[in-house]
Amino acid sequence: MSLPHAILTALLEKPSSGLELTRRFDKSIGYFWSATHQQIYRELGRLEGEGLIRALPTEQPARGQKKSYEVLPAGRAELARWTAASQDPKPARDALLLRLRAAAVVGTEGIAADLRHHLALHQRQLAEYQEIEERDFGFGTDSAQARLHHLVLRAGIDLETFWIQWLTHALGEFEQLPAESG
Amino acid sequence: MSLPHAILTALLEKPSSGLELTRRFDKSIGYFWSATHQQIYRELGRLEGEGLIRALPTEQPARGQKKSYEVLPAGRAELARWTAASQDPKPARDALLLRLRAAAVVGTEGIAADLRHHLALHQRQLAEYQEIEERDFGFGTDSAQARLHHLVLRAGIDLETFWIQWLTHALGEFEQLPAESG
DNA sequence: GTCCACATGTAACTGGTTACATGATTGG
DNA sequence: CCAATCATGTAACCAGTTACATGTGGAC
Repeated sequence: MSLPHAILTALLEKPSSGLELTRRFDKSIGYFWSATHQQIYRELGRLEGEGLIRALPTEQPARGQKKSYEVLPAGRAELARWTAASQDPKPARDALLLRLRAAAVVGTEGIAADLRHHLALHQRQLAEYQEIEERDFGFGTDSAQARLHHLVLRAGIDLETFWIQWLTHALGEFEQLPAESG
Repeated sequence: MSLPHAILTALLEKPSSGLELTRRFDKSIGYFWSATHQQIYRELGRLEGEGLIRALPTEQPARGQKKSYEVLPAGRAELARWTAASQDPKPARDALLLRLRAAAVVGTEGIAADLRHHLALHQRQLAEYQEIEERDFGFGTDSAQARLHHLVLRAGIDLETFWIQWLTHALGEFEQLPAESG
């Protein structure tokens, strides 16, 4: 049950319409909790129904008309409750590692090319994170908020760095492997 | 669509019953693709219906009676097709990082305790991986299969190491933070 | 004979994905 | 007026989760 809380967080940071939220979920919050516009509109409807957010009354509500939302006190309380509550980590699911395991049985054809593809994606993502770090945290950051945001960004940077290292290592191993290994 | 392929891989490694698969998904394959017994039974039924696996005829099929499956040629072909096909990585979803972001808005109460909890879990998982590495790959490994398995295990080890480092760093930051930062 | 562990399932629900529908606004 | 873009939505589907049901076989 994380999407509603991701939306509450985003709306507290800045009241927005559905499409604006969608764009922000394509970066920033979306870096570690992605969502499509369909999910977001559905969830906005639910949150409004539960009285956790409300549509800003300034705009007329109609299809094709922009509709912005803000968080109500009950919404902030719910987010605080969720944030403070302990949660067990979700079991991991990584299709690439699964494919390597499958490749050990049915052969490694096609895998190396995809490792290179993933490597390129992770390198691009890392570059994007580093740009953000330089722009937003290049000077000494002191506010508690900035520190927390920097901490999250650091996780992203280190995670991408891990993948780049591992993929590079894996590609090295593949060069030593016989062409077909099923 | 990874679960059926995870099951095909597991069954090719060793023909098994539903419960045996469930146990193997609690470790090994389950380290990077978890599944419950309900999912597994449902998927075994589908795979059998599609002619990709079949029940071993040695046991009578009844509720409460063990029923083992093996992969048919069509199943192996499907797994090979899936393994060779390029796939885009799934968008990331990490509730803990999302909570940190929320904590920047509504306060950090309860978070430090959970970071310590996660740290303990990751340390335990790392120890488990390292034990496996010593047991299965301590000596020089040369078969292509062993190398691929080792590669996957390495990803697990490095990933846990990353989390332990980041969580340790995060806890250090928290000690410097004011008690309430919302 | 009763309890427990083993083993296989069913049903209902929730969250995420894919495909499509509808209306408003703006530039040519 | 037409196409493109902005913006909000609906519907159907699929995968994963949670709760529960049913039957077997062995230990006591």
